[in-house]
Amino acid sequence: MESMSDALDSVFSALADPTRRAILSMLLEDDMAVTDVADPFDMSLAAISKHLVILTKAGLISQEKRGRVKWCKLQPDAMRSASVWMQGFGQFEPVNLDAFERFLKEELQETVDP
Amino acid sequence: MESMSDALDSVFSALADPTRRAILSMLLEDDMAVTDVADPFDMSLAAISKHLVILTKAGLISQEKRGRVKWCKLQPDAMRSASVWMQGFGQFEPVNLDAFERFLKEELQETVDP
DNA sequence: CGTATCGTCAACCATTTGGTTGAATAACGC
DNA sequence: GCGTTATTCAACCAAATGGTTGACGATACG
Repeated sequence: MESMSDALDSVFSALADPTRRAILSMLLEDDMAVTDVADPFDMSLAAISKHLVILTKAGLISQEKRGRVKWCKLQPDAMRSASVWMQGFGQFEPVNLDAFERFLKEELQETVDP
Repeated sequence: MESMSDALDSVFSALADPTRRAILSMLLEDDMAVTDVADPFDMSLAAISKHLVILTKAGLISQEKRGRVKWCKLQPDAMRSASVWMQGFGQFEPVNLDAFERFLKEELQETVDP
């Protein structure tokens, strides 16, 4: 069984990598096949496959195989415990979604198009 | 200059270690000297000192030297960007502070008293 | 002054991480 | 059936991480 602390470990360390954060941002749009996830990155498919395993183990995505294609789906609920943990350190401003979209776009640029 | 993505990298990877999360929880109570931070952990002072450097570089704490004692102070604002990033993936329930205190206590137990 | 305390530094070590390649497995399309 | 596409596996590698120890520089105390 996984302790609470282990869950925070795996979620925070999954989120600590810019490639993995970029993948999560992409999946915010829609579910994607592994190959399509890998496409914008300057990195082997095998490397992306490993990142997806890490995201899956952290519970941040799920993967379902249909035919020869494996679909990746965002599971944002896995962020809840981490989010709650952080919220305990302060009340952060209510989310400005417009600002957030600009933020995501910029981060995506930085990551896949350096 | 530090990009947004670098800031998220350093904050999330700082938070990915249970020892460092426990330190932050301790500092929620009050500012502390390095030696006192190190006290509950079964680990050398030098190791804790390194963790504190990582937390400082991430902006999550500040350190001020008065006399021969270096005081550590929580800087929860550094979590804001990371929190906002995560919030973008879903509206997580409003924080239940009682539950959060139980949560922290349990995590602290697991970490310093295994 | 001498000594004890606070904290960091430097060197070292084992393990983990993030990437690579090439081969292997599995499902499609002709 | 056969080539092609989708994905993972295995072996390997360099660099980063998290820890140790012992020496060291500063500050405080008696």
